[in-house]
This record gives sequence, C-alpha cells and structure tokens, in this order.
Amino acid sequence: MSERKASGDSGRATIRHVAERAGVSVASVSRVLSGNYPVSEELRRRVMKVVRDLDYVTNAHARSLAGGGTPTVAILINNITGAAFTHVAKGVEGAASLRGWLSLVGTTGDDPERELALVNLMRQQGVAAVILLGGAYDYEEYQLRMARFARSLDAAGSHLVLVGRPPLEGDVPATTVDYDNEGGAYAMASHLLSAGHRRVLILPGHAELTTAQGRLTGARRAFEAYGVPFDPKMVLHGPYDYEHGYDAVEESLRLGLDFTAVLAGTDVVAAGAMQALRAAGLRVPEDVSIVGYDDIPLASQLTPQLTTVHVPYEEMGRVALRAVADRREGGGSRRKSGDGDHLVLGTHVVVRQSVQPPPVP
Amino acid sequence: MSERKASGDSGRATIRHVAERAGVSVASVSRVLSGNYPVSEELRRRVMKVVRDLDYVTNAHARSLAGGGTPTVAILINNITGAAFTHVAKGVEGAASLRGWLSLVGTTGDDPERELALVNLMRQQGVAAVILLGGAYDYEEYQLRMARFARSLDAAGSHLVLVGRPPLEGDVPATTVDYDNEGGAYAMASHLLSAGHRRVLILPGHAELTTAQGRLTGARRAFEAYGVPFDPKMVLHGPYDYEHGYDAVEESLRLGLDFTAVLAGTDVVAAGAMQALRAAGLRVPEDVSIVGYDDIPLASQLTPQLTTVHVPYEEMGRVALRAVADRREGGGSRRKSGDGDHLVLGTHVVVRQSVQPPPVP
DNA sequence: CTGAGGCTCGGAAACGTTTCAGAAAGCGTC
DNA sequence: GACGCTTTCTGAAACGTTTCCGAGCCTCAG
Repeated sequence: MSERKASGDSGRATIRHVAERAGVSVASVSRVLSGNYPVSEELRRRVMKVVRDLDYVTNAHARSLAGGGTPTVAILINNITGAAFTHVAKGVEGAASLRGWLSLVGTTGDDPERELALVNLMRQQGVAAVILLGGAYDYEEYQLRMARFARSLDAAGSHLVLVGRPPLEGDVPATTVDYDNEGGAYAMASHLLSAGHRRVLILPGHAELTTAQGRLTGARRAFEAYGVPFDPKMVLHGPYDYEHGYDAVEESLRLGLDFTAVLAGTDVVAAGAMQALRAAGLRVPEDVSIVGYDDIPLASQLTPQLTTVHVPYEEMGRVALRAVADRREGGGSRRKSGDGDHLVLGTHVVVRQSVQPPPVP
Repeated sequence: MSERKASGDSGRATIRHVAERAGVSVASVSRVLSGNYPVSEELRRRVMKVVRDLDYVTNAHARSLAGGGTPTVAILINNITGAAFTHVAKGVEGAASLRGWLSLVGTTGDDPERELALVNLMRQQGVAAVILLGGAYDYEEYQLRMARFARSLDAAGSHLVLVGRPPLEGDVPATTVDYDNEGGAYAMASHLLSAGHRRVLILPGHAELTTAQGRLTGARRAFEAYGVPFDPKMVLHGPYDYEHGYDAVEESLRLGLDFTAVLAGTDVVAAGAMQALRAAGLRVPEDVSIVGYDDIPLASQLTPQLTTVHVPYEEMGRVALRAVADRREGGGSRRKSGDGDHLVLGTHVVVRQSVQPPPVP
C-alpha cells in the first residue's frame, strides 16, 4: 500500500468520501449499500450516483471487522493438477457461489508444514470452514493431526470438513464427507471375478494411504466371497500416477507373474498399466482385462474405454458445503455443538469396454 | 458470527485479552507478534506464553485494515477441471507461497457476469493483483472489457494480469503474460509438412477464441512457407474438448474428406480425434498422423504418445507472479505507472510417436 | 391544535489491529 | 550531579465499515 497522494484523489475512495460528496451521513451510505435498512428513494439515487462516479467499492476487510462480510470457505487440496479432487473443488465452488459465498483454494503439495501454515492462515482469515481434500497417510498421526486442526478451528469459530478421508475418532468437532471406498472396490473386484478372472494384479496405491488400504480391503473381501485364494505377491503398492501403473505392469511382466486382469487403484494408474501391457504386445481386453477407480473423464477417453468405479466427487463437494451452511444456519438450535457428522456417499461400477472373460489357455 | 457468551471465554481471543493476561500493553503484543520492532527477551517470552495458552491468532481483517496484512493475489480461471491452465495456477501458487503471499482461486465458468462479480469481489478484498487465465472470445469486446477491469483495479491500488491472452491495446494499466502461440502452431504445422503431409485436417478450436485464431494463423503461415495450398474446407472449428475432436473426425470421415494428418488445437482434442480414427479402423500414425498442442501429461500417456507443442504453463504462472511482485516492490522508482508490460514465453515442438510420413497410396 | 407513533436520517461507538508520538528508565559524558 | 541519548514500553489515534440510539419531521387521530 504505497502512498501516492500526488494527483488529486489519492488512494481508493472510502465510504466517507461518498458521504461527503453526496451530502449525507456515512451511516446512510452504508444503509443504501448494504440494503439492510429502508431508505428513501431520493437518498438511494443520490448515493448511488456518487458511488458510480467515484467507482467506489466497499472494503471487505473493514466490513468483516465491523460484523458484516461474505462467508468464505477455504478448500485445501494437495495438488490442483491431480484430476479427481479438482472436481470436489468445483462442487464446493459451485454450491458456494450459489449462496453468494466466497471460496478460496490453497495447495498443500502433500507437505504437512505447508498444510499447517495454510490452516492457520485460513483461521486468521476467519473462514466459515476449512475443507481438506484427499486421502490421508499414516492413520494414527492423521487422527491426532486432524483432531488438533478441528479443535483449533472450532475455537476460532470456524469448522473443519474432511472430504475423502476416514472419520475422526472420539469427540472431535469436524465433519467428514466420504464415499463408499471399500464397497466400490468390492464391487469392482467382484465384477472381475464374476467374469472368470482368478489371477489378478492389484495396484491399490501407496501402502500408507487410507484410500489405498480401503480399496485393497474391498478387493480382498470380494476374493473371499468368491472363494478365490488371495495372493499377496500379486499386490504392488505405489503412488497414484501413470508412471507407477506403467512400471508395475512392466516389472510384473518381467518377473513372469501370471495374471489375466489388472485391478488398478485409480484411472490414471490404469492408463499407465494399459500402456505397459500394450508395449509388451498384449491386447486389452482380449489378453488382459483392466479396471480403474474414480471415473474421471480420462476413463471414457482411453481405448478401450475403461470400466471403473464411479465416485461422485462433485456431489461430495456440494454436500460438504451444504454441511457447513446447515451448521451455520442451524446456529443454536443445533444439537450439541462439538460433535461432528460423518456422511458417506455411494459408488457404483461403470461397465465399459476394458473387461472380458480371461482367454482360454 | 453468533454470540455465545455463555461459557467463560466466549468468541476468539483478541490481542487485548493477551495484553491483559500478560500484563502488558496492546502495542507491545502487536510488536512481539509482528516482529517489526525490537523487544526485550523478557517481554517476548511473557507474551508468547499467553499467546500459546490462549491459542491466539491475529485477525487478518483487522490487520489488513490497520495497514499490515499478507499480500494476496486472486487467480481467476474459467474451469478448474480443465487441464492446461491449472498448471498456471500451480505456478502462481508456488511462487506466491515462496514469498509468503496468499493466493485465492475463483472459477468463472466462462460466464461474463460471474467473471465481473469475481473481479469486483477481489477488488473489495484489496488483492495485490487479479490474474485472469485462459484465452478470450470476441477480440473487440475483450479489449473493452479488460480495459475496464484494468482501470478499475488500478484505481483500487490493485493490478490486472492476463495470462494466455493477447496484449491490450492503448495505454491500459495491465500486464499480459503469453506464450508464442502462433509460433508454436507454425512449428507444429511445419513438422507435419516436412514429414510429407499435404492434406491435413485442422481443428484449431472455437472460431471466436483468440487462441484458436492464433493457432490457425500459424498453421496457415506454415502452409504458405511450404508452398502448400491451404484448403479452408479442411478447417473445422469447435470447443477444446474430447468430444469435438471425436465428432469432427467422425464427420470428416463420413463426408469422405481426404486427409493424412490431423492438426489438433489441443492435446485433448487430439485424444478425441485419435479415438475416432481408431473407431473407423484407421491406425495412428501408420494411416493418419496426429499432433496436439499444450503438452499436458495426457499427451505422453496416449498410445501412441502424442507429438505436440510444449507450452510452459507453470512457468507462465511464476512469471505472472513475479511481474506483480516486481511492480509492487518497484513502487515509485518504477517507470511511469499506468503502462503495462507484455511478456511472451517461447514454445517448442515435442516430437513423440504420433507422426509418420503419409502412407504411399 | 396537540400529542402519539412512524419513518428517515445523523452521531458515535464498536470491530481488532498497527503505528506514531511520547514517557519512563537506564547509561555515559562533561 | 545534571543533561542528553538510547532503549523499551505505553496510550491513543488511525484504518473503513456496520449498527445502536436518538433526534427531527410528518401524519393522523383525538
């Protein structure tokens, strides 16, 4: 805010300038602009004219300080470039702007320190809620860390919402919005098994990631349900990216692992796997079937189109925002403040073209 | 901000609470926390202890009002889900957080009204700059609209930065950061032509979009340079999405258009085109070559890997933020304030596997 | 004609910081 | 021993709004 009082006006116009120039009180200008109180048509016209002339805009900070202010939610995402959770952000933003709320997006880059810094920053901003997106590593530490965040935000009159993460244990003031991760994996694996596959390569994701653990558990349950022995050697952990999918399949092929299908933890991983298969001269789905998870646009753009699990990401964003709004509206008539909600949305398998019964040997 | 003075504390702790409890003045607490002034070790310890005990955080709005405050930039993007420009956002955010700046992201959804509302909202917030991402439709109106934005923000002590958009005409206080769009298209088309292609289907994008116009112009210049007649019937306009790529190729095939290569306006369009080609039983690149533009991750994940034009999106974001920071630091010693900069970054062709000489008939 | 009751509007007190102008205290110097 | 200078801290004035409280005016009934 460098000062430059040189030429005439200097700085931006304040409500006082408007008041003076219109020959009315500051209070009246505020009344006209906020529209919270009745004003005579004459006054309104006079003020609005000056407002337009001076190109005046209300200072949001001053307004927030004085009581008014637009409710704002902060969305914290680990990587704005990663496909899946940007859809959640989109959902939140859409729902927010529908209510006239403002939403900010911050990127943590999977760095705990940056995450902490951002949460604190948002707390300073006095946001209505901080919405954290994406799976969590290290369950124990996750619980501790989130509990701290939740209490800290709660004390500041804000609220913590966790999307795509497991619920918090104990009496922690936070809301979690998740999807039926394990159920989706169960259904997806069942789809593969019912097509006749018995030897399937599983790429659930990073071993420490709660999402990956859930997907693996779901798959294992399906194997049990079908009475198919589960071979831990067929499980390869790794990050949710294209390279991992590619490398894992390449490596498996090199080791001579015997499989007729790939159960990928993510559509992007599936894309990498598909590429590796093809590079090795194998056809999808004739020689090897392959399925993904998430149902991002990429899934229907691959050749063959990918059979995958649909996750209602955008809807999750909308639900998250509604939870915040409800809580805020609810105010005192809310049930005992301090306890959180845990909302779970359903998933379902989207059958496309990447699965076929295994080839007869 | 519902009041709940019931149990003890009530609301969040203010600097006054800290001051009283530590037995010092409000000013001293502020000094300790901001670190702008020297303080005795004793005082610092005493204050910090209370700060921790009360879990106090400064109110960002009050701070901004009083003069301090974290510089903030607003990133406005039309679709957070679209791949290319999220990388710009990432670049801005990275550079911003490196300086301790804050960045917000807003989504316009290509809606002019929403764009206007967001710009005004950001102006209220007193952001250091508003960074608008993505190509523009309707050049004339674009110039008018942006000039208005620029002047409005400038008057409010903020600054407008346009990324991936053409420079503004006249003396408008804005900075534009662009890439050599036409040059990239020229190089890409040349690559195709030098491989021997003569009949190429061009999918530059939406006819009104400045980006698309530049890409088409670049391609046309290459045709001229190679002395190859340019056939307007081989140009199909449409949005930058997968469906357009698919539909355009399908339609062309159905009309019996004769071509040996596709010059897509975007990697995503190329992906759609590739799929349509394959659905028609044509092989890429043996029967038809295909190239994209943008070099998003998808490009190297397609089969075959896509030859495309690399655009330094993330770098553009960093450059945009640096421009804002420079201008702010520069302050008065800057050359005549009011005129803007226009920065252009280079592009280059990334050769991968999707181009081959045309088949001999 | 007078007094009660509505409408509008203005004055001024918040809101929670930062920072300027001084005051108190400690120290060296003449 | 007094004066002036640092050093460290405090009181109070901004910053730009919103909103409570009350004053003036008009209308209408008695």
